Amino acid sequence: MIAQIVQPFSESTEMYLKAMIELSDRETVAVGRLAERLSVTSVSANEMVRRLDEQGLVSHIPYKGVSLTEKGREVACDVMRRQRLWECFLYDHLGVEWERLYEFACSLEHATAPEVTEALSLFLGEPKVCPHGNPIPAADGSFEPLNGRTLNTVAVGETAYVLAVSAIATDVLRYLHERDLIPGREVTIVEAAPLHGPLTLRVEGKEVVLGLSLAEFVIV
Amino acid sequence: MIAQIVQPFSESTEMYLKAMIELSDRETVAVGRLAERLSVTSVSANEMVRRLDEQGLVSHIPYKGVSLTEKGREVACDVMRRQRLWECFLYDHLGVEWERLYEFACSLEHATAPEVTEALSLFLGEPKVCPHGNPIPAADGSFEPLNGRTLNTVAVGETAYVLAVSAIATDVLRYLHERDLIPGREVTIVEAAPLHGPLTLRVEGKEVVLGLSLAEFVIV
DNA sequence: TGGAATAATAAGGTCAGCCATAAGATAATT
DNA sequence: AATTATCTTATGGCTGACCTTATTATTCCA
Repeated sequence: MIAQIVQPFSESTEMYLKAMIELSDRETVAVGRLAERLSVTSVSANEMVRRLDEQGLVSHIPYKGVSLTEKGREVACDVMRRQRLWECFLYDHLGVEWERLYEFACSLEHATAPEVTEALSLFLGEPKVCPHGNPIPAADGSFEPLNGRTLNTVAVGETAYVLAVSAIATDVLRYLHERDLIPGREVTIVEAAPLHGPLTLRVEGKEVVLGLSLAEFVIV
Repeated sequence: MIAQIVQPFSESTEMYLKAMIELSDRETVAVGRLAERLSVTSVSANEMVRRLDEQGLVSHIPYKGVSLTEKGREVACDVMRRQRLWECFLYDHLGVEWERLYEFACSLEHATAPEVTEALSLFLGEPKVCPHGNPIPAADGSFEPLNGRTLNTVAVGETAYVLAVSAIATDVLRYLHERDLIPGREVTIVEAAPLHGPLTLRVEGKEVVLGLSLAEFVIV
């Protein structure tokens, strides 16, 4: 590492911790899920989890899953804060496409010193949510996840408002964006196909068919 | 590397190329200077230079020095562009201290996708110089270094205007900043101590004594 | 021209973070 | 209780970018 600022935690460490808090706050995560999310083999994820455990950032109970320690959760919140602040900046000021915010902000987050994070937050007017609707942890580390439910749990006939989109992959975000499934939209469940088939929705006056696994990314 | 965007060149590669263009544009650099600048041993620098040569980014003639190839210069300009644009943003919008711009921008530069770079440039109003007075390469790669001379070459009695400061170390920048040796200032050489002793300057009505090696960082 | 300084190469080592393959342990399902 | 799926551990390997120590080559200058 030749750059001037040496972060206390490596990019990998930050990514693992952030993935954990994204996958399930304050709960246990299967190492397999983590591996999937980070596109590494489960052997690699196990290795890394061991290292994180040794550093006191996570606690791994074999065959039961991993969870963040207090320290780990703090770091994860901090990473998430940086990421979502950058998303706000990229969206509101640079006009970056909604679906590419995550990928761009993700690189920047690991290169951001605390001084810069706080100055950025002030510049942005201390926003509380990112453009995807997800809450931004506060500077003191306090963070309460959105309490909503996923679109696939809404009953036929019901109407709900999109609070946030929890997807991170650009193609998934683009797909949802194209169908107007973005924060603030009103959605009515028109039909649910049998056998866990896709949902038919009414969004912004249009009918949209959405697979259940995609509906899981939409928080209402 | 687990982050989403994979840069075509590693952070190290970018740092070496940037260091080369900073040390001497279009000229040959001794590998030793490069090692010094990057705080690595000369053995490591030699290794890295070999790798860069194999990739066609530099051309190394043993015992003569290294120089950037066309390709290498393009990458170096691009890195420098990103860096200086971030410096503008950090200074003008986030209010980051003048002397810490380099260190903070340096981390960000390696995490910045081309789309973000160009959007940032537009946001900033396509600035041509960074807060330290150094020119920002254009998007098409064109870049002409400042043509000025260093303060230590100015004769006693002469007056000059500071164009830029080429230092990168935070403590050096702070030292110069404290003495008002920043772009735009008028400087008069009052006295040059014999035997390559320090210069006495008049800056903003104050008398300032400055060692020759520090004066080399000031472009007028 | 001979020595000092500088540059380059060789050899071997470290570390993080990934990989594959294979074997063993536990959990879940039937 | 057995099978299957998932987890975990073991072993060995790789790469990039650094390190030290030691040797050899070249350049420069007096």
